Amino acid sequence: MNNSILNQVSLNPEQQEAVLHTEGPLLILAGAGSGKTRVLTHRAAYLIEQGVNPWNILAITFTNKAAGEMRERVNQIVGMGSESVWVSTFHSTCVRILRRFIDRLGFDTSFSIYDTDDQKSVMKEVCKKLEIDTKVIKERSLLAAISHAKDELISPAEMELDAGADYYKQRTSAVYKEYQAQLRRNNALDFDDLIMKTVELFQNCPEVLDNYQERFRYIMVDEYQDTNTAQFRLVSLLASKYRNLCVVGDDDQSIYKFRGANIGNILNFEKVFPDTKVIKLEQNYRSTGNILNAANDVIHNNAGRRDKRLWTENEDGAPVHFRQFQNGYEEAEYIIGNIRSHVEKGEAQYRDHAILYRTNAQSRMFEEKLVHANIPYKLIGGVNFYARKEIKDLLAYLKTIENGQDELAVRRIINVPKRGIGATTLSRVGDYAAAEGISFYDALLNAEQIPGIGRGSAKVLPFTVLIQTLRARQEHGSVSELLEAVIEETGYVKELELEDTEEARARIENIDELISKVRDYDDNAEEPSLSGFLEEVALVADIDNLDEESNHVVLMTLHSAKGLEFPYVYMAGMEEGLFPSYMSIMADNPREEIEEERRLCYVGITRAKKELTLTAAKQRMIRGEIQYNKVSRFVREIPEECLDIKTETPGQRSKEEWESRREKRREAFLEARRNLRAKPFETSPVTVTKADHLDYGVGDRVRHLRFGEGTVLEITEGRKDYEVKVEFDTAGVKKLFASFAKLKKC
DNA sequence: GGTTGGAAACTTTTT
DNA sequence: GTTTCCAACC
Repeated sequence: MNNSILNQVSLNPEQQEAVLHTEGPLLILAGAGSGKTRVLTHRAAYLIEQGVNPWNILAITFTNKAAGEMRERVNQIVGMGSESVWVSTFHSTCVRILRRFIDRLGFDTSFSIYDTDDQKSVMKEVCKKLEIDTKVIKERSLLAAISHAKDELISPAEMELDAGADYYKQRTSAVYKEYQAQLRRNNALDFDDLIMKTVELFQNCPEVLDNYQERFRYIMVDEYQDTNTAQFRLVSLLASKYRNLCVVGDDDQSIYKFRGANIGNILNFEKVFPDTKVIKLEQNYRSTGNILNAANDVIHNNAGRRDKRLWTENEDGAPVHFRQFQNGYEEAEYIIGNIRSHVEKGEAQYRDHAILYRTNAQSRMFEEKLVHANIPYKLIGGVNFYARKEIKDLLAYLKTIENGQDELAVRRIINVPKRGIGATTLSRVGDYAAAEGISFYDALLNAEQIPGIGRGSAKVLPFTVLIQTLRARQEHGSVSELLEAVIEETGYVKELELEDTEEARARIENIDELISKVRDYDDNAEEPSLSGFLEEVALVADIDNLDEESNHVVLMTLHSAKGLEFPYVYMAGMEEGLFPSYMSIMADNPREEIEEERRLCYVGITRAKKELTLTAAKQRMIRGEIQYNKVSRFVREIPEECLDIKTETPGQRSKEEWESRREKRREAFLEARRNLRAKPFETSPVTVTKADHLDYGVGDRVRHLRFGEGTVLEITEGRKDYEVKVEFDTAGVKKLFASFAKLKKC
């Protein structure tokens, strides 16, 4: 074992033990900052070193970002063969499996994936059909009930059985049943279905399960504390043959109960797998002593947890700061000023700072101040790029081309741009489709035969012709060519250009952004395909776009911050009613809910490496109303000896001054949002940075992260970027954008 | 069939 | 304070 991977790196005894324990179930209880990713990646490397085929290793994470990072690190340590290790999220893994085998469950393999908006639209239909007054029972709560059922692998039939005589439950199960029927008709799955259907597939088709059990002989699951029952079942099924299941988690960082995470999965792991080896990683390498003490003392107030206490060899560092302000405005001003002074003094860069808050709504004030101070920032969360109207419209065209059964997509675009097709025509078509037992789109193809449609059929024809033409085009050609054809043929952008408003221009810029995303996909995906692109789009989270390289302050919710670390962390809005949230205090089971909030607080505190600042405001505007909040209980749970407390005195300002500031703030915010709209992935300088020169030329040998080595055939200088044509030794000839491809001369 | 203005609802967190 | 929805108009 002399040349072993183990001798090349320094791992502490527990970490080493975890790496070495390759056979049988393994539970790693990894405290915050204890180097769990390091353990996982080295474990993968060690497995391969021991002769395990990389192809037989599966590593599951929760976000694409985490998967990407793990992939990169495994590549670094392992080198050859590392690309066959399957590193992916739960959802992507399931999609890949379902794309191959879902026909066995009666779906078509070109199924669509519905996002929250789509789910809502379906639910609206369902409620209309079942005559449910959505003012009495909200779509949202029905969807929540269904989602929860799916997390627990409860089918509509089971829910119905369980309902007994309870009218409300009966109603819910009827809605669930109809909702599933509609999804089925659209050949669509929602997020939760992705997991549940895969479990169903494995349970119904032993040969498919066996296939994947053979493939994934070694399984690792990251952030195990956040798995729900369905995900647990999925993993158990896969691991049941070889039993080489390694899960890593921290019960103190379980913050997704609302999304169905079952903390029992981690607390009872040893009961389900009796011969489990348990390893605790309690040494923290991330934070200062003071920060760690604060975290330890806060979390100690929770009752339902495995006992542990993180320790560190790091210095105590600065005390944790607590600042209370008159209002949210002064709070933001202080934080931004603090960040600026760090940067001006040369102590840190913008990207070393993160502002964390409980709710997305709190981001606004910080955005205003950051724009005003001309500080680059990146906002994570809020409205997803792919949820914007213009993007959803164009994607609906692509979905229609890919999956003609997706009625939601067809309905969305049939009259966009305007084709004079209205509600009457649509409902006739819908009736006809139902009567004939065919899909909505197939009914459109037979428009002239539909009774009572009149002139409508003439208006439908150009639409179906368009789709058929585009479908024919899809057969050969890239996804970007297809998207450009859609834009061209529909005149979507042309129409926006004619509008000539600020908003329309922003939309066009978003569409440009979409085009470059598609090109990037065409260039970098292993096997680019329309369904592959749609899937990537459906499964991205905003956090996946956080790029550590670019230099900006990061704004996000405490939830999004899990798994990240920053030298300077600000936790804003440390107030009773905000954090812990009003909802948790008022819940039926406040103790449990507040414990979850406390875990969230623990996650926030442990993100900080060097300095942690907590802030609160005495009065805060919430939904247009001023609230007066007490300081959060979590602040008081931090030991005094590592806390430095200051209450800022209110600044003396006249009423007029406030009024004029208000105006300025409004303007600043509107501008910020314009910028955000224009460049959804980066608020500051530019989206694509065209290098002023490339350090390779035609004929040079270059290396690409995924495609390996190759020879440069051609370099074309474009408006925004260089386009490089490379002949790869193994992957063939590819056209790549220089800024995306990050080619290295070798 | 499309546009517009005013009322209602909304905020906990997300793959 | 902001977004979404729907009714009344064109």
